[in-house]
Amino acid sequence: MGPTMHDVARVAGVSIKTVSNVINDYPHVRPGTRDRVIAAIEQLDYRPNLSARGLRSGRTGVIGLAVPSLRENYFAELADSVIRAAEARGLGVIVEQTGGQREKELLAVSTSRPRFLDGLLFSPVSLGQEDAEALAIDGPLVLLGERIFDGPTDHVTMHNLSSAQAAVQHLLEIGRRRIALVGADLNGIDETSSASLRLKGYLRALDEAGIEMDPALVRTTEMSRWNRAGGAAAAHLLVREGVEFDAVFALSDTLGLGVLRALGEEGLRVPDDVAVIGFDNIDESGYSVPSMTTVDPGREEIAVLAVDRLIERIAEKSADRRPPETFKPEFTIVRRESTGFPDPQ
Amino acid sequence: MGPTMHDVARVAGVSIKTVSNVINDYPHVRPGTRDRVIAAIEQLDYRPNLSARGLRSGRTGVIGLAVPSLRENYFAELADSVIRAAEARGLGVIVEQTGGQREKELLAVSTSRPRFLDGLLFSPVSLGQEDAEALAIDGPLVLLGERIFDGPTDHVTMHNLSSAQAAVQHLLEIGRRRIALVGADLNGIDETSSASLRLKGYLRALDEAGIEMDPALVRTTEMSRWNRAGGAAAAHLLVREGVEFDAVFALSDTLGLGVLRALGEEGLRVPDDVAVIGFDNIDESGYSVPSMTTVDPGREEIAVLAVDRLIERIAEKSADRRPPETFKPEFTIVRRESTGFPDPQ
DNA sequence: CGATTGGTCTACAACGTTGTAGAGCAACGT
DNA sequence: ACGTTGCTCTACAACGTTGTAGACCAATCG
Repeated sequence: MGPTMHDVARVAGVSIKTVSNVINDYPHVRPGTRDRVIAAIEQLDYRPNLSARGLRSGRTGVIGLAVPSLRENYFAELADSVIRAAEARGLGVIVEQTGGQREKELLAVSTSRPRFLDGLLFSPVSLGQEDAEALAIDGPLVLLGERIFDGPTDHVTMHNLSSAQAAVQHLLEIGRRRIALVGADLNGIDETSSASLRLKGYLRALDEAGIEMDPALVRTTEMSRWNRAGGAAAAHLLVREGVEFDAVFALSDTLGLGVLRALGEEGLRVPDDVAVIGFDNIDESGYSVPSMTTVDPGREEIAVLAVDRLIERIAEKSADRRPPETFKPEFTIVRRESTGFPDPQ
Repeated sequence: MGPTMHDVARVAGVSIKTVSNVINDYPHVRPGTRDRVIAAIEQLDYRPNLSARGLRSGRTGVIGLAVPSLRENYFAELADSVIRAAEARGLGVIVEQTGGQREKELLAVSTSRPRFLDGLLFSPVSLGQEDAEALAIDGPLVLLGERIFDGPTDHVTMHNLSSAQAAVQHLLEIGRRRIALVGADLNGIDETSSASLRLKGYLRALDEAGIEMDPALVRTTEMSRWNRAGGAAAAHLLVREGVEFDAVFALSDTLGLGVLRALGEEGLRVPDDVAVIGFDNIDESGYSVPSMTTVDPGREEIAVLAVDRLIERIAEKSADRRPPETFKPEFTIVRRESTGFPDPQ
């Protein structure tokens, strides 16, 4: 066990509280005293015990980040952004993986927080509107992307509908008319899921272009969630069923990368035979063959907004609670080879 | 602030210590008493304050994981494995990103640990043998992969040399003779780095096959660390310099994926013109076009071994410290399309 | 039957920190 | 000269938990 404030105080010849004051930048400490304390701290290599501080002050300086899985690139990159944003503000991040399972997601919000985390950033996948009240309890909570609840919680999400619409418009602009959608979720009638909103954007874009929706072009991904295998399977099916299509809107980049691979296996050229656009702008999409056009939902900004919002909520006195808010950064379409735009350089 | 043990004790009609005993499975508690306490805990939705427990017992139940970046797929997948292994053992994981920078790596080992983490899993990149003593201090520490120190620390690493040798042998077996290596690190004469060991494996395989090494085939990746851009740049250079080669051994999968992309751009077919093998077996390698043969260094096992080893070290009394050990799980070569093996299915 | 054992439970102190209250002192204004 | 102010610092208590010591009682043993 290392040195404590008592040790530092003894060496510096001051009271233990003065050491505390120096550490916490309490203004009324004479420069000389401060120097002596700092010298003692360095001499002893003193570092504060966060458990004790947490016990006394109620803050641990640690927040939680609950995501489905770090093996999904989007969430790995989101975690990267969140951790860097948090670190810049002096917070540590405990990462929890829910696997996208409802049970684990509920656990993450309740038990996971055994009076330890100052707050939680949570990216739910399986929870729906009906679980809104499960989120009402407990401390500071900010929900990230994916779904939208009407619950009493802050959201940092994305322009799911309008960006999906823009993605399809991009395909229309380059002359495609038979646009398949991969990754639809037709079981849940959950109006607020990313899948539903992006589907709605797809439909709206088609509608505005005067194109009728063909159910054969809207593909789900069965068991497999939004991963490469699901995208590949959906693309194979499209081809093997003989469905005519000249473009694919994949609801996530990993789906899109699976689609790219399957189209290659089927002997179709991208973008000549089929154009492909994804969603998320994960790093990988810039390096696939061909590189993939995608929707950048503003991940970095989502992370920063979310951390800042959480910090505000943590600092808030329970008295002057502001009403929950929703934030949506701007999205952009990143044009790459899979829709006929050569990479820069 | 939620209910405390005092509240539970009052409701259950016992002393606070009895509540503690129930929670910690102290054996000598009558079933009836135990039931009343458990009922009270559930009624109040009591959850222990980990700060207080940490203060009193010296354990927080949280370990640290310091990796270069979660944007590198290998480390995202490693983090996934570590977090799942830790969760199964009741530990939380705080993830820190060093960016591979020496300064931040040193910080991660020292300051990062302000008497809070029970232990640290650390995957160093920039630290070398000369920093071994910097790692001597502080609490339980287990080093992961990448580099090997002779310091007083446990290692869970991989068969860098022999697996690299096996990778090159695989290329030799399919008839390749002009085998390029991408990702060499020729600046540092650090004999213990992954790059050096894998280079040595490459050389040994060539030597055993009676092939002389051609310096033009051994490529560094300049500024960029082992990422796709570096692999792509190296492959472009190889082609444009007119170097003759029929295979590439990329020292990481991301490098290899960059190589795949660049070869495609240069109009070379994989594996017909050039066979490619990577290293790491990240998920992505199974889904590239073509899918990429690679070395699986046993990532999942590395994570489990490391967490278990750290837990042992945490439990250890400082008296009976066992000497540091090194663990290396078995590696395997995963054969895929980039060396002429069709994917299963 | 008295002494011993062992199971069950409690009171108390301590972990290292920070908030509160206030002491001591110099500088200032009247 | 004296009260007031404001800066600097200290003593003390408290955060919620667990280890230690021991009280109490029933069962067991000689």
